Amino acid sequence: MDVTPILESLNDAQRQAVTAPAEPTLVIAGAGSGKTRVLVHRAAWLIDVEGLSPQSLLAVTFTNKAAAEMRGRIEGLLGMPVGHLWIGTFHGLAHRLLRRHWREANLPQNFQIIDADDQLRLIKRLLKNLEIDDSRWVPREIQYFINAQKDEGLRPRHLADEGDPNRRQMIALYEAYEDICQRGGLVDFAELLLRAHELWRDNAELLDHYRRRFQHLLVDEFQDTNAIQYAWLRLLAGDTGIPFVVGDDDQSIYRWRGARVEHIYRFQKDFPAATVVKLEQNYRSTATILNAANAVIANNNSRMGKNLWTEGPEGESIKVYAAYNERDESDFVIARLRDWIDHGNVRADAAVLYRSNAQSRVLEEGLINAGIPYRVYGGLRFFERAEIKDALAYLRLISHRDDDASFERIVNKPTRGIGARTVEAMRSYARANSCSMWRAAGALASDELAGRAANAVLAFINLIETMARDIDGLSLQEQVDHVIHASGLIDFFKKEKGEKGETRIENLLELVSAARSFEPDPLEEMSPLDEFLSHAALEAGEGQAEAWEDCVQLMTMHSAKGLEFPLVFLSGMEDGLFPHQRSIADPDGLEEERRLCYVGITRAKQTLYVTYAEQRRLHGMDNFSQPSRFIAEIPDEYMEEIRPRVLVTRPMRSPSRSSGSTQPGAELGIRLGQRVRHGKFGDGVILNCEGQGAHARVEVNFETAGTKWLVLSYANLDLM
DNA sequence: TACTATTTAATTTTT
DNA sequence: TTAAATAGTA
Repeated sequence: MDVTPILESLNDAQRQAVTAPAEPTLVIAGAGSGKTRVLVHRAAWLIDVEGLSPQSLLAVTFTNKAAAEMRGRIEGLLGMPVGHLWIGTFHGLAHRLLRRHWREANLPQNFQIIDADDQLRLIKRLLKNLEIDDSRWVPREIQYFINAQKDEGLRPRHLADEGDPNRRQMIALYEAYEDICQRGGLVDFAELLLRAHELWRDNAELLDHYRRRFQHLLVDEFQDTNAIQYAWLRLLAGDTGIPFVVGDDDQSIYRWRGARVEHIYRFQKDFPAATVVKLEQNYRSTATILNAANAVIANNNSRMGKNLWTEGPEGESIKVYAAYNERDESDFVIARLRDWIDHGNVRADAAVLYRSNAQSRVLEEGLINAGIPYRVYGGLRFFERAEIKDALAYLRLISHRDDDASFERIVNKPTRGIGARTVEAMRSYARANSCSMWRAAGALASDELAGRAANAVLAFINLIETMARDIDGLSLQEQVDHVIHASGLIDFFKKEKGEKGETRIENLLELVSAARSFEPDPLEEMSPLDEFLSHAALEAGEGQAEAWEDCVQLMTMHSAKGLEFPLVFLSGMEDGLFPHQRSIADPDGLEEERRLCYVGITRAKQTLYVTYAEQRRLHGMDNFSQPSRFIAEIPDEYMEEIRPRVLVTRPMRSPSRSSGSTQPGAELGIRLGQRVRHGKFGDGVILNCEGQGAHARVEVNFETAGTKWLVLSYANLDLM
């Protein structure tokens, strides 16, 4: 057996991990240390060298993208397809199990997956039904509560109210929510995991079967596992399964979503014989960047401890820029991007990172003005768009009449005369008879409802039944195509004025082509339509996937995890923004922010800029802020301060205050000796000036108020 | 039922 | 500031 292809190109630590004996192994993999590579090579090693069947491996990731990449790379390394190798996300694998064993899991065969948006709607409806005040019981908080419990593996019956009426109500709502889901055959994301866990826990034979099958469990991003995911893995491993987990405690940034770094320590307790391998050699960044990252993260107390190093060059120092305000910050970033592009670099190699999405706005305005193409990560994904969800709701209702979430979504969309009163009547009927909305609609239409409403409801029932009949036997693509037309959705959006309606229709047509290229699994018992619906829920598709144009990348530091760029800007590095105000007081929260900063720094391969604004407009108010404490944690020797060039007695552009395009005719000359008028300070004479653009400041000698330095962009001076 | 005024709140996000 | 949700009006 020639093991060269699997082992060459690996460093000692990587090789140690890849060739580790068949025992529990924990790999602590620093940023850029070849984490995925180790996982991929481990799988190839087990199959190719240890001679294991691909069937006996289970590989788990958090995102579909990571799963697809891992599969591709393993197949590339082995030089053969490994169809029977189970690689997927926790949710994807759980889903697979539940589809296979729906009976044991106490689910209807055609259960539907609901996303966070559906879940929230369901909760809102539940509150309405129970006539509970949704300002006192905020739907979002209830949703958070329910998901948090499920993430911990807790059912309502496991929870005690602890004498707290607030909590008692929450638990009651959790229970009511569960009833609705169970009745409608609806499964939310957390439920997938919880059910899959219970499925094994309560079915010794099943568990035994899977334990026998999966001897090796490969887990990516282990620091991001939540309690139920860990429990699921632990259960599957039993005493015989061999977990090989890879993670980085310093990159744990999803605690608020239930992720627990502690699982790394727990792992060592649960598997005392585990081999621990640390990957500290970094292949991404310059030594300067790594040193800075190491120094920052060293301020955290709870960590396993590791130090990134590189054989590569020292690299350039980290540039820090103190801007006057967010506008100036954006101007600075854009000027640097201009340089970068003008030097023949690829725009897509540059990324501007920020802590919160709202910060992209100023940058976007600037980039548009400068004519630099960019792409903002995040935002609505394809299958999350309203019109797509509408179409899917029709399909779901056709496939599963008791799906109340879908029913409510489209019962009056397009408007067909089924108003709030009628829907309300159906709800109360459904509640009183504990049946679905669909049944309620049928019952009410035949007796209780008034003529007009009854007709409308009958027409709706008829519409769904007719569509169900008409699409029977059609291909998936034809089914989708038929439904978007027959439902009236296309006509509905046609009437919507402006570009919006057009885009919606384009998206609906795109849904048809998504259905065309969808390949159902022939082994699956589900109908292709149900399979497609599950796929849509489980894989929301690309975000703003602007064609393949070469664009500057804008994203939050969270979404930058796992990516790398030659040129990186960390913007908005101010206390209150980053670390975020809401995390500052809590030590654990602060440590998580610091890990996020560590993630941000380690995205940069060559050049890193850190920028902050001394004054920032937040929620319409100007705030003064201090540079982020994380900047102070970077040793001075790795940093270089960039100061604005000081230019005196040059005619300058008057800054444009208003947003949007550059103001034409804004080229007012400001010269020494120029008389000006200020709203508060009155008349005066310009004595001195410095800086450029939004930076520019002038010294004015006011007749009554004395001499003052003013930032031109804020002073709003009138020339006299 | 659709449009408009008013109120309210404002991290991070994959599945 | 602004975006979304709600309440009120035509």
